[in-house]
Amino acid sequence: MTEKTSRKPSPARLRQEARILRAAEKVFAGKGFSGSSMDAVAEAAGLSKQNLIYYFPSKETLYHRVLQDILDLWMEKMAFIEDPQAEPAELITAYIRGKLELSRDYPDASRVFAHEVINGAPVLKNYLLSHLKPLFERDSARVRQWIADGKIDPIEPEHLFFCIWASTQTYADFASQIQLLLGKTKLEQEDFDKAASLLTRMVLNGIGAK
Amino acid sequence: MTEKTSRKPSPARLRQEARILRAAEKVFAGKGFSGSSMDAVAEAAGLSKQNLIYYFPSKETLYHRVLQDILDLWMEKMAFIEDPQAEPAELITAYIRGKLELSRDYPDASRVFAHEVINGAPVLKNYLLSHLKPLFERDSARVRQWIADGKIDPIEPEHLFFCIWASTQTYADFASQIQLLLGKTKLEQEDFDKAASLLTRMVLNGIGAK
DNA sequence: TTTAGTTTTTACCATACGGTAAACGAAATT
DNA sequence: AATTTCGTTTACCGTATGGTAAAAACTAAA
Repeated sequence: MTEKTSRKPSPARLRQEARILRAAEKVFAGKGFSGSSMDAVAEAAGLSKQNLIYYFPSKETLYHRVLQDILDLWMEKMAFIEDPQAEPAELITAYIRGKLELSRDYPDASRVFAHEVINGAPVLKNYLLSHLKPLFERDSARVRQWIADGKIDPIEPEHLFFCIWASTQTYADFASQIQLLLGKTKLEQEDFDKAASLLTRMVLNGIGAK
Repeated sequence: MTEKTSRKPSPARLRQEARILRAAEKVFAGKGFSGSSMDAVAEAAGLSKQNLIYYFPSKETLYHRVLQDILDLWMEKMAFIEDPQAEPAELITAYIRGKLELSRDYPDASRVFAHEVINGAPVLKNYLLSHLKPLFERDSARVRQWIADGKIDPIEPEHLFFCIWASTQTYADFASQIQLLLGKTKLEQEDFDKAASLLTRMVLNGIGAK
């Protein structure tokens, strides 16, 4: 039963697709889905638009693939590590560090995500509902348990997450503003260290942990 | 010396322009400059594209006016109130509340600003350098003075601002995600109160104020 | 009522866009 | 060597886009 479709993608093809996806991520990161053109992606990837269309038959397809790759990275770091033993302070410290590393290493991914959410998450909505929300509620419940156990002060877990997400992602999404105000051409490890230090300190003191 | 150009805009015209600017803000908030079309703005404002062009002769013109109106709102709340007497705790409390009110009352303005900054602030760059940076450095210096005076713990003032900005603006820019996760169709006053409470607590405890 | 000025509509236009069709060349399978 | 598959280029198409030109409709002062 030999099929005509989808035999086996050659390594060369996979490499080319990966190159295109990287280029597309960069383009979508700048102007979002509607603001980006296939021509722009093609140029960034170093091939013709028609050739790009050979690899990704439509802009929607391309965008969905970019988003999918981003989410694979993202979702993991959006949720706490599954370690029932871990104490609040260490868990949160690692969480903040992980999110900041994501902003440092994948700023374009963060910006594509930001574009999506800013205009109402038209594509991601269902995914966020089915995948992110359960994690979010599980982690919120865990924080509430900490409160019940007297390990931290009574605070609103949900808003704690919003604050941490915003403060860590801003180093990717708003990097241009931050660079401008710090007078730097790019953010350095030192900046991320300072951010981690301040944020961790604020959160831990704010919730009365440790 | 009667001139042919720019006599006096009639009240009706000013009203129409204001309506267009509101509509444009909403459209730009969703998809940014490149992703928005004049047709979309026209439809949102309830007139024809050609008629829209009569009021704003180009998309650039329109975008610049929208940004200008936003900045008039924005810059004020980005900086501390000019009160040399005020103690750190009360100043920061008021600052956070003010920024959150901005997110609550002008979410679209915040989102237009976010789009701009995410793709590198191509239009705003110079303005931010000449207007925001001085305020930012003045306020940072003031926080350093608090540290020198032993009023708060030694922290990095710059990153403190980044954290507050991100955490407050997220309630406008990422409202769709927050709503989704909270299971609400829109954010209510209660949510902003909780955000203000948690954020203020975290910042004040984090910097060791009061 | 005329007239000058202001809006709105109608008719276009060049370019950019996403996408199709097919020809063509390069590999690889037989 | 012949043939199939894969990759790339060339040519093209309908629509959307930002914008122009000018006629037509409306408004208000003389």
